[in-house]
Amino acid sequence: MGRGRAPCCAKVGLNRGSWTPQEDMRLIAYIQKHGHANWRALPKQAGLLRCGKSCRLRWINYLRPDLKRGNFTADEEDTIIKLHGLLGNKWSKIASCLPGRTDNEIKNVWNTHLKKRVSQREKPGDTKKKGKAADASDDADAHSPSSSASSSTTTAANNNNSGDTAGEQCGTSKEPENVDVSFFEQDIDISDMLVDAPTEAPLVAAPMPPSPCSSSSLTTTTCVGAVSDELLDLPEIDIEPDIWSIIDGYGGDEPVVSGADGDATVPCTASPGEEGAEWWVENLEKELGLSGPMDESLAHPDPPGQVCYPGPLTETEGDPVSTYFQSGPTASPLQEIASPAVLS
DNA sequence: AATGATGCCAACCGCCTTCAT
DNA sequence: AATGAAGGCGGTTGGCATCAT
Repeated sequence: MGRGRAPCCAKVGLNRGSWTPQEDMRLIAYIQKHGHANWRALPKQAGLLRCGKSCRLRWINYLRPDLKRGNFTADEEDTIIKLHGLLGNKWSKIASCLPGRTDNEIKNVWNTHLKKRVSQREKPGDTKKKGKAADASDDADAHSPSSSASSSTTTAANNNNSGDTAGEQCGTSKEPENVDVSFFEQDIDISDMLVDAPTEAPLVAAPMPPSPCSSSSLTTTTCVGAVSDELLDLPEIDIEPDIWSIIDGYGGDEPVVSGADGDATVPCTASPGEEGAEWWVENLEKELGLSGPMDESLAHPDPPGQVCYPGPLTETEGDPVSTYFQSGPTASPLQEIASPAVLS
């Protein structure tokens, strides 16, 4: 109470648009070391000219180590379709049932692929305009009152408070008429999907409906870090290219590892100071070469045309960050970004 | 080969909810 | 209980990539 309000995203002087590799590196380095207990303070402490929201989004949607990358599997797509039928555009809830996938990603997949697929299933005889025109019209549908599936769900989702239930949401919207109802009426025990929360551990004792699934795999794991008010004194870093594939490995081929609590294991889950966390941090620092010396002469600007960043990620090689560093294994953009001069 | 149309996706915006004081 | 800060969510948009003509 009573403090002057400082807008979350004071836009003055902040960077916008695509993230540069340097910014990514800085964000990763900071979060791996200190966690993200306070998004608003994070950019300042990490020396990023971004608003906290932007950092959060970037981390959640792109940089998190437990992100599963690559195309959606058929199973995942089916799951999305089913869950969308029940939940509507509750992307975060849907995402919580798909470890390693983000709400944004799911939303995009739905809007670009699945929506069409579902509507085609719904009306197989309906000759839609072919190709891109059809897609455009789909998009237009989403905004038109007489729209089909997506617009209905959109409306429903928009008008529903977050506390709604899946059933209610489906029931209150016109959505079912746009999706293959029978599809959803098969013996899918959606509750299993929605409540895959650990049986032994009550998910949350929060007043709000808990995230359908163990949500921390997608919602940010609050990493309690001893975050000072001062700018982070990032160490000079000499990163091995492989570290990014190692980090990626947390999501990797395997579905995100479920810990005892059923959550995706996020390295920074443990608070710094705990043994496990320390081990992790130390290990990571080693991998990152955080404790190693730096070769300043190897710092380099982005190789023109080489860094398509961000871009589609495939395993190790496709990882843009890896790619970025593979151009010069010992090159260290972090060196630049972590230098005190820049940090101040 | 050039140009325009469309697809895709990362990022932004604004609102809502929750938490802290 | 009231107020404000911060986080979270869903919708939308901008820009690049790809495809079709």
